[in-house]
Amino acid sequence: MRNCDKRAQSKPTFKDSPMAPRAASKTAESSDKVGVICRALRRAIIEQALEPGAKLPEDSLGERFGVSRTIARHALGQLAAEGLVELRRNRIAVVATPSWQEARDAFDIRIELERLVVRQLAGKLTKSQVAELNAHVDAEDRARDGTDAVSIRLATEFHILLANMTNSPILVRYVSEVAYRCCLTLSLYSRPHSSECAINEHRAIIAALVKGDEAKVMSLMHSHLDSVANRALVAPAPQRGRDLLDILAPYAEEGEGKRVVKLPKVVRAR
Amino acid sequence: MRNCDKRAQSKPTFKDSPMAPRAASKTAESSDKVGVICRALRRAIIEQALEPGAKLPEDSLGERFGVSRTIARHALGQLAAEGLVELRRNRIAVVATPSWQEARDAFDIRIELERLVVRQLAGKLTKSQVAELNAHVDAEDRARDGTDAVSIRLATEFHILLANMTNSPILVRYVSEVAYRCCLTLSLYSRPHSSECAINEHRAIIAALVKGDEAKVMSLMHSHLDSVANRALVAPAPQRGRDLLDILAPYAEEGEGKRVVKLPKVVRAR
DNA sequence: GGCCCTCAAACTGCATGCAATTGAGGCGCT
DNA sequence: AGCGCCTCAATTGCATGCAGTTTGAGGGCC
Repeated sequence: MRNCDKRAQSKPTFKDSPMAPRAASKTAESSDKVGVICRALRRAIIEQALEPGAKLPEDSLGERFGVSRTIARHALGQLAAEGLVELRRNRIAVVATPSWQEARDAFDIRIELERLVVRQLAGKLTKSQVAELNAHVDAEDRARDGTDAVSIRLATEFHILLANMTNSPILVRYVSEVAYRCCLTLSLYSRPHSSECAINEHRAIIAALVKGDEAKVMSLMHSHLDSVANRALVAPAPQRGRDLLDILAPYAEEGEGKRVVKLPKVVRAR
Repeated sequence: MRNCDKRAQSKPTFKDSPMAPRAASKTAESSDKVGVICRALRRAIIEQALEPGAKLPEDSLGERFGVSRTIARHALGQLAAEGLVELRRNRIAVVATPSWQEARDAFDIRIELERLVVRQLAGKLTKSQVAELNAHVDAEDRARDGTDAVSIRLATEFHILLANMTNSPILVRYVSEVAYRCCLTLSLYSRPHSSECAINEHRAIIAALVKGDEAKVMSLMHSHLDSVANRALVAPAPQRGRDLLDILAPYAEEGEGKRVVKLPKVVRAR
């Protein structure tokens, strides 16, 4: 029961990532302790050390990070606001388990946001920024031999790195959030880890950005994300050992096969 | 010094708004107490009872809402995550004061998100949904005689109501957040309250939605939001009595009139 | 008169303690 | 053996208390 926290931190890579400065400038988490926990948990989730549904008891967290429950609780609140964690009253917090439809929605939003990113960036990158991007993709390349976890994280961080270059804190925040959510999704629905997020597509995007072709880079980004989504979300088949009640939920109701009409929250809340 | 909280709640309209059910289904705030505070403060901010820069001391808040600082603090954390509140370590929290550039960025994002909303909704609204929308716009109409505060709130809530109809929690969340931020912005930069958010444009959007013309409704929404933004953000002229240090900031630096290159955080953080 | 220094009040950061809720195992009953 | 009830450990919800930091106001000094 209190196993999850161990994996949360003691796992592998816990030193600063190239992304670290980003998070530091963010919203509420600059308060240090809370921020540390948030970043660690995000990282653990993104690297799939923490699977969807994993329990996150406040005191285990606090103990693990050397803070009181109060702080751990606050951190969980932040992560819940980002949609990475589910908080049910009087119940242990768990890593969020987005439904298939939510996953699809997240990708739709992500596509729009990231199109905005590259639109703003097209032709406006400095030399050092281009170098930074290339270095990152090189790192992705190198990580192909390593664990999937690192690959996934690097792929996601590429997109966040891009967003960062817009210098728009709001855009950075939303892109990061939605990217994390998509990551979470991937770990739920794309078992064989089909992706690697297509390193070549990343390179193509950089090239188009440098060239300054707005339309081109927007469509590249669009199809890139679309293919990532499709590789993962081909069919709404969330058959995964856990939480069989969720699996059964669709069969409890009969009608409404429509796309927009999602099954009412009630069913899942049961 | 402890005046802000009084206005936060004792002011006017504190009963449930037609939006209330939305917020209840949201992220972490279902924990009741925290949620109540968040909603109240959001409301106060959106109705400009709380101006940007207004102080929000934890204990005043707690006292006012009959909870301990712990809870007030948690609520502030949530609002900070949404960008409505600024949290500086060891300092009193204040209502956020977005820079002109941030405001512009927020509107850009909002445009994309709301285009997505109407794209998903075009031609798919049920009769009762259309009725609900019309009723809301009627309410906006009626509120023209009332205070600006209510008009602004209703105008914003129209957009949130639309987002709600997509049944995509993520989209709802982002649209709400960014709409609130834009509202905040409006209260900063558009003094004479030039807008009313164009009730007729709202009607036009509903009509196009019913007709199901995707392209049309997307462009309508785009120009609608664009005009709202432009009415407010014509010039980066944040001359407002408060915080004259912020006003002086641009004059402290000489160069960099570029658009993407924003003045580094340092200047404002001073 | 203006400036700086000092100090106390105000406020935040955080831990801890207590009450309430949950859910899981154990016990008895059938 | 199966079923349900009951009790208790685990856990959350929340308030309070203490320590450290910021603020701003008064007083002394130039």
